[in-house]
Amino acid sequence: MLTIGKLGAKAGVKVPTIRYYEQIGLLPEAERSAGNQRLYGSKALERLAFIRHARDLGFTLEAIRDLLSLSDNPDQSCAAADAIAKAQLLEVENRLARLTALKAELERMVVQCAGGRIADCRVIEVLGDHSLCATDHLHPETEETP
Amino acid sequence: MLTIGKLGAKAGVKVPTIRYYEQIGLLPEAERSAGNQRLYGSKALERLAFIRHARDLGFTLEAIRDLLSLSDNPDQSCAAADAIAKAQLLEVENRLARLTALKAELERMVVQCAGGRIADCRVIEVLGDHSLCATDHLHPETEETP
DNA sequence: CCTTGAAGCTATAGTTGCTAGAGACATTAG
DNA sequence: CTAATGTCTCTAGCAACTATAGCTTCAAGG
Ligand SMILES: [Zn+2]
Ligand SMILES: [Zn+2]
Ligand SMILES: [Zn+2]
Ligand SMILES: [Zn+2]
Repeated sequence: MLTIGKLGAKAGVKVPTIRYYEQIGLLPEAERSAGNQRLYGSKALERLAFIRHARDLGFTLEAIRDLLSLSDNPDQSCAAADAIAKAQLLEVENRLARLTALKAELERMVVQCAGGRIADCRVIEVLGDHSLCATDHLHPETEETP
Repeated sequence: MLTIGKLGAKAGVKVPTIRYYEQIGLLPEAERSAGNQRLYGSKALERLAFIRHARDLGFTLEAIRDLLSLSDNPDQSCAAADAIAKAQLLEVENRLARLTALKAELERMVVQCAGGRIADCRVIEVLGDHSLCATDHLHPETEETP
């Protein structure tokens, strides 16, 4: 049985984060020692590692909640899990496209500045006027399709 | 003179966001009409467009605050502004690298799943075990160097 | 056995960048 | 003039934690 500190160290998750996950129901309520301290077994470690890994891959806690409940009944079809992963892939691809445009625009800005006074600074100038940009680099929320 | 709604429409910023920017001191307190409604001139529009554009390029409000105060005295050197832009570029490059790794990993997961039961789902399996991943795709906060 | 320090407990508030709602006042179109 | 928008302030909420305060429990050393 692990204390919360040891569990956090093994899973690479900070202690308050573990308590937070329990609070929002992502982890079940832990067993308690005689002195009211949380105790965890290997199942909890696996579950926490799953959460941590999914977070590292950018899944939201809501998606992780669904993935966990799917993984809790292993005989069902995995179509729902695959759909969540595919949605996450799409999301990542969108952000990637956007970030790529941002990077190009920031590079242009930085390179074009000759480094004199603010009045002549290309960085300030471009920030004030999007028509000086080469790409669209739209804000994502601007392009919703309801 | 523009009302807050017109200003928002021209700058592509929602009305509550404008009030929020004023509240946190990013925009100066607006003039008021006889009936206590905010009124804006072209200077406010420029400033708001600057903020919006910088946000679209991923700058934080803190960075934008600094950029605005720099752009308010045009005779200074632009080194500080350029430094902020370069830092932002670095940040974007880091996120880009991370997202690229994520995308590769998600693609692997999705492609490898044959689509049967949860018990055999590659998505669930990989989420539970990072050693099945081909890349590191670390979480950024994990690699701090204090 | 006692003490000290680390680790754990709860509960609350703060972070970032907004967004949503309630309830009241202002403006404008018909 | 009335009805429909628009605007006002204030408060609370979102994700996903992080930090603080003030307490209790535990493990090790003397
Ligand atoms: Zn410059
Ligand atoms: Zn632009
Ligand atoms: Zn599958
Ligand atoms: Zn992995």
